[in-house]
Amino acid sequence: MHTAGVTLQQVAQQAGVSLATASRVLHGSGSRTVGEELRRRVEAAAQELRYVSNAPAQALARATSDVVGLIVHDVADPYFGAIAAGAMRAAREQRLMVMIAATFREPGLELEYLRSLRAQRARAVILAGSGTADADATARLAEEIAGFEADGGRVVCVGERGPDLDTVVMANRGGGGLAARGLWDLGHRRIGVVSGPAELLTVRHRLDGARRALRSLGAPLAPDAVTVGDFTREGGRVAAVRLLRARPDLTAVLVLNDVMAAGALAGLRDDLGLAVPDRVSVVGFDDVPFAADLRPALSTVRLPLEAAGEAAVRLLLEPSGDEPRRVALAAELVLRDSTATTVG
Amino acid sequence: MHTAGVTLQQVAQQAGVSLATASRVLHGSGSRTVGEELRRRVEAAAQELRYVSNAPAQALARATSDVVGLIVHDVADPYFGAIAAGAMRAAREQRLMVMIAATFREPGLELEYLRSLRAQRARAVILAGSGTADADATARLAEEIAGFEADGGRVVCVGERGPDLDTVVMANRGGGGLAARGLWDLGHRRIGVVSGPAELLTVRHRLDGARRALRSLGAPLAPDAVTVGDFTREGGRVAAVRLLRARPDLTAVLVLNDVMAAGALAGLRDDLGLAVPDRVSVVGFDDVPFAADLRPALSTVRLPLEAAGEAAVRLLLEPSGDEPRRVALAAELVLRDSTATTVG
DNA sequence: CTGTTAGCGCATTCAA
DNA sequence: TTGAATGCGCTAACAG
Repeated sequence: MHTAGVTLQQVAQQAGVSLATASRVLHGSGSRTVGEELRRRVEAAAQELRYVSNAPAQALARATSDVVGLIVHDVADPYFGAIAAGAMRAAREQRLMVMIAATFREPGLELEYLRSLRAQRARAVILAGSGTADADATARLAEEIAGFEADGGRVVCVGERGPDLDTVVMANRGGGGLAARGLWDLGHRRIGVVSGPAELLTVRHRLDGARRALRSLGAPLAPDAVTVGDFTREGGRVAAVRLLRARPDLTAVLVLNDVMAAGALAGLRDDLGLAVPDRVSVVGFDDVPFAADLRPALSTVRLPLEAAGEAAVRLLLEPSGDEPRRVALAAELVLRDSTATTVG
Repeated sequence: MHTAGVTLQQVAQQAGVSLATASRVLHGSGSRTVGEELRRRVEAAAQELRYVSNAPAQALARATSDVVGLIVHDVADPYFGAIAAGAMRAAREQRLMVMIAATFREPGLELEYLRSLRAQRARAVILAGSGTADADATARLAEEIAGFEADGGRVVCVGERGPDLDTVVMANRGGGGLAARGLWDLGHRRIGVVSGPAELLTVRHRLDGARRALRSLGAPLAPDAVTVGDFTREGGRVAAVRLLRARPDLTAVLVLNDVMAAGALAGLRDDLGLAVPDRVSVVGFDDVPFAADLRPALSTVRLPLEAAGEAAVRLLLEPSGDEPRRVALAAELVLRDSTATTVG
């Protein structure tokens, strides 16, 4: 394979210059330290021979590459799709290639892919999935990260993973609070939560934010007002139905991500026959693109997903300082049609 | 950067064996031609030193890599998200890394990324975006593809790009026909089409399929019953509104992708006040995940997106034969709530 | 400004 | 089965 490749050497020969000169012309970093004439000859030769540079060889010689890895749970999930889109847009401006790995939520895979990216000598890795509360997994990951950084690689997290990592944090707690207070302001006093898997830090923070807000409002979240489901549409449907069967008195429910909220909307309507927002108000989380197209249009906590992806790339380009860097991105409550006032 | 990396050489030394032996143990392709004792020693040394292999060096030495490129228009688009998810799942089984490049629909970028992937010595590239009817762009792309293949790389397309490329074709024409006939069977006789950009081959084929079906049914598509919009939600909204203002007599409209259909549904309802499906039936195309969550739930032509991604990866693993290979995937009409019978 | 030279880390002959 | 030697294509001193 890859036998017929034209080499820099051949280009140099054809142009009648040395290998070094050809390298300077074709890959030289801006500092144009090559004469006009030779430069032209090299470019002509490269053109004529259809030269394509060999990135692995460059990576080997330079001990660094133009690849950045992006590890997500699932590319088909709009949440990660948006983050990836932002990251790729920013990467393009820096002429970086993005290598995406999807763990499909298998915990071990994250580690495996990080290792793989490390083998690729990726310049940096963005960890976009939520961290988990599993201490063992976290420790092993931390070790791998340390190794990667020791080799000169950069690691940036989107979402909380640990205090000494550069990270882009979105206001999960803040967003949870925003949603709870929003519902409260609408008059709701019996509010429930459809949560995702408790190991996910993102979920914990969102729930925690809501919990605190409610407590400070004087209406602490009762244990049976919280139910847990898979972080999927189906998980949202099942959990929402379960919650409202157990607590039919609830007038509002906060669902901790939009994909689950889509399922919740379906479940409340089809399985339970409860009108949204007349009988129950629903608030989602993330504001993924399709949220506004659900009926009723989903009220939700908007997170700047694309911006987070961009910020992550920007962060990994800055030289890593002595202090871990953090970029905080705010959340915003978007009220659409799935929420209404209530008299209680 | 990447200075501290442990090398194979060091592992060999620590294990008291030669570089070659260490290489055979750690990277040898199955054929276990190394003695039990030495093997153990090498593995122990690698473990202890936390050795991570250097993929670029391997790529250079063996002149091939474990990277496959995937070029899409937009990762945030659920259509490509699904294809990417399928491809990544299949890639994982083969221990391949997927490098995704997003062109954001800029035509020139596709070429640039293909070139970049070629520079990476990617083992193969999957071209997932629709081809275009622009002869010049197509020719330049063909040239780049030929170069890539000449170097031993494999190229697989998802969607039609040319007769001599290995490709996974989804039934775009067939799906267009299915939709048209489905509407016809529901009693619709005045059917319109909201199309996407005419340069996209995918769009052409879908439209063509619908056109043919309608003609053979004895109700050829009138020129003013077809309108073109951007391949986005907003494009769908605007185009649908325009179409139904121009042809208020239409009782059904086929929208050539689901994202546009979401916009069309919104436009019909909010801008025009037309009830779907009572006044107008709407059929989308693709069956992306959120289609069933739109209200009314979108009737659409289902394409096996994930399967296409998987098929593409499988295709590029088979040795390329003398004849270009083609995998054909069928479409299926899914009737939900956005379509109804009509007497009109 | 340009050329010479010495590796980068690894796979792979070829001998032993 | 194992080891020594060679080169993959390129960059980065260094020397001129």
